[in-house]
Amino acid sequence: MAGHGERVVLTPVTGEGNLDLVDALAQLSFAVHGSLARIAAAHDLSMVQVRLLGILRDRRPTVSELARFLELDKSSVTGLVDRAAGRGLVRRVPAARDGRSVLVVITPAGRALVGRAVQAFDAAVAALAIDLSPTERHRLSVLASRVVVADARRRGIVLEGEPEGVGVEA
Amino acid sequence: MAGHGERVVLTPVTGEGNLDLVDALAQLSFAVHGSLARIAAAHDLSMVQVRLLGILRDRRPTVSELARFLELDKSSVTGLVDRAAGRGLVRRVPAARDGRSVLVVITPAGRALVGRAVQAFDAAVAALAIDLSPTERHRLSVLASRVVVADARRRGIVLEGEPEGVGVEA
DNA sequence: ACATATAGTTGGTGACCCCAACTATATCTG
DNA sequence: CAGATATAGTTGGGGTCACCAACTATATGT
Repeated sequence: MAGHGERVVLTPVTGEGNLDLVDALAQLSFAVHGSLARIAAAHDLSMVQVRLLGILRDRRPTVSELARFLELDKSSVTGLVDRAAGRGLVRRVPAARDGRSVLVVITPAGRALVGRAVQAFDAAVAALAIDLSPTERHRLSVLASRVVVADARRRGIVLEGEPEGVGVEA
Repeated sequence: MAGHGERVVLTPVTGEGNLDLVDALAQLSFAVHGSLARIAAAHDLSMVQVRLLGILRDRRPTVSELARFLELDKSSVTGLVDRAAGRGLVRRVPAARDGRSVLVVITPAGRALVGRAVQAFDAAVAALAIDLSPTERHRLSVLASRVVVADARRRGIVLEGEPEGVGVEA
């Protein structure tokens, strides 16, 4: 596999021809990621902070759970939460069930901030695809979804709400 | 635009339905980016280091040019090059034309290392799309290319081979 | 020549990441 | 129940990476 020459374009896009799959995906990833990072920064947040707050919007996990979600060391999460808490974006709440655990909870301020950031994210990503026709956009989202879902499954990330087996079916 | 609810999936993928465009692209970006970062790490490199070496594979830019390519502050590039040079991956060469400039040059060791990393990148990204049919893969790369190229143009990144004044034109 | 622009480095600060070590609480044994 | 173990979270130490402001040195414009 991946036999093509070996020349992932790590440098900025120069021409306009079609990139091969690997290059195209790598580039697309950079474009999206960069776009999101810029927006996060504009909201005085890092990507991780946004991810953290994004998770907290509808969850109230422990530090360990956050570490798993974010694929970070627990100590990294401690620092992350420290800084966010210092800015009043999250709060630590002792867990009732387990005396060792701490629940991380988003504050109204945090919720408001991440809400704004996510809104801008939406706009930015949508803007990226502004040149595609509705049909193409749909096609792109379907293909991207396929890749993402397959990858998620492959990596065994399942989370809650086990859905029945529709989806990829292949 | 981007009026949809506002729910970029920042948390891991759970279900398997089709994500909307924004979510799909954001997720895809995370998947690719994460994959690349893991591989870089496996080669004892950071993403930036790989990008740096990737650029140096067929260029010999000054620090300032690197700063523009990488969208970093010049001082950041100094540090980056310092560390890479410390590991023998790059070398600083005084520029002949301009007494102030320094050319950054990749070493054989650096070339070998980035070569291996890029090869692994290729394999990893290709693996991501393993579930797509050849037709779908092609379609995806075409669409992704379109987005990437349009974005690059929009942001006015041109590099060498100065194209006439098309661009944003606004 | 004199001012100004540009190239690069340095120093300081901070976010973020990891690992190893440590405290405290749970849990699993005998 | 005691004692060993496991788990939750924090702390401390160290490294990368990023920025900004200040500084040196070389170029360039008038």
